[in-house]
Amino acid sequence: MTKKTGPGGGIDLSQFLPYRIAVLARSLSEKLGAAYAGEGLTVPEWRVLAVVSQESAVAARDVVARTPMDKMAVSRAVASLEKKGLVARRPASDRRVSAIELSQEGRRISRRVADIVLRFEADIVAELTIAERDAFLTLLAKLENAADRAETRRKAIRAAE
Amino acid sequence: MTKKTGPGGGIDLSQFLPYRIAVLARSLSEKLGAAYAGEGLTVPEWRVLAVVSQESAVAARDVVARTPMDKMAVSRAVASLEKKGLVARRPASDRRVSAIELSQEGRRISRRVADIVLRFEADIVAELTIAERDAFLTLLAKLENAADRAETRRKAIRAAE
DNA sequence: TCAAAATGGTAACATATGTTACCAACTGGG
DNA sequence: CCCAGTTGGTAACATATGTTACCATTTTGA
Repeated sequence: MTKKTGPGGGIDLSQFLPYRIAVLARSLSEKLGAAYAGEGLTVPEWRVLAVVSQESAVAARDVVARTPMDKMAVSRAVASLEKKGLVARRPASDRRVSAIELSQEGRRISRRVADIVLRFEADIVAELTIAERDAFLTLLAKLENAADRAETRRKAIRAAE
Repeated sequence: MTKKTGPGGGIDLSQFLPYRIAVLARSLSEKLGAAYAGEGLTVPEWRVLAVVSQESAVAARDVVARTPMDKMAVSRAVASLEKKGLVARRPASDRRVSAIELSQEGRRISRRVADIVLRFEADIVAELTIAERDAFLTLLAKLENAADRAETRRKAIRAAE
């Protein structure tokens, strides 16, 4: 077992898995953000564009369901995309929701950013073998589930106390 | 090769590696944060504690070097830890820096949080085999390097344009 | 030796994110 | 039908994070 505690009895962050993942995630998202900074999009905005570009017209709640953003984050991203003229909101039959769809310009930007980020990813993934990439994705999924279960267990324990 | 583009020509986030990593990272950090929320620490504060508890006395710049926080983030975290009485700052020979060290209470909290987060990690890692865990850590390191190289290349290309 | 550059840190701002509470529109059981 | 509960979304706040500029020190090198 790898050493995780140091002289002071503390924890060695560099050996700590959630921390390592957080660091990698931040580094990737910074670099990726820099890659498409020229298009003037924030990360939440880009996520909304990505979801909408997949399905032509969606409600905000669908974006919430497909991304790790809460409804407030989505609401803000959509509002600012609308102000930039990249999406439009049309009333739907259920009058609580509006259908979000891409404008021409939105489609254009969305395609360009998709090119950029896919190129970036390809560039990174190129350093892994196919087997490594598959293994990594599998492990990611496993960890997602493991985290959910761990959380559930922790809550159960606290509730029982 | 896995399909990454959908009908609208957009990108399928669920197949996009940096996105998947970002989602996992957020999920882990949320759950982990919840696990030690009772101790009243933020993530940056906990990171500072972790680093300081490893080395008895460090300068803020050391924390910057060992974590993905910039100096402003560290400055704030240290200030608030000091206000809570968990660390103290003592003047050092180089009068630009102060040595940060744990108080008694700081040591206590730090140990408790270390217990909590290590338990959480163990709980998650338990769902992987040793081989899987090692493979994952190796791939993480590989991706970190790959991201750095990709970023360097991208900058070089832009500069040449 | 002493001015220019570098370093450690913080203040003061701007922006982004999370939180709570709320409203308007829908739904489902009596 | 109708009202208690749910759902989609937003406003208005609080907090957190990023940015720029700055000061005091220290280091460097002509």
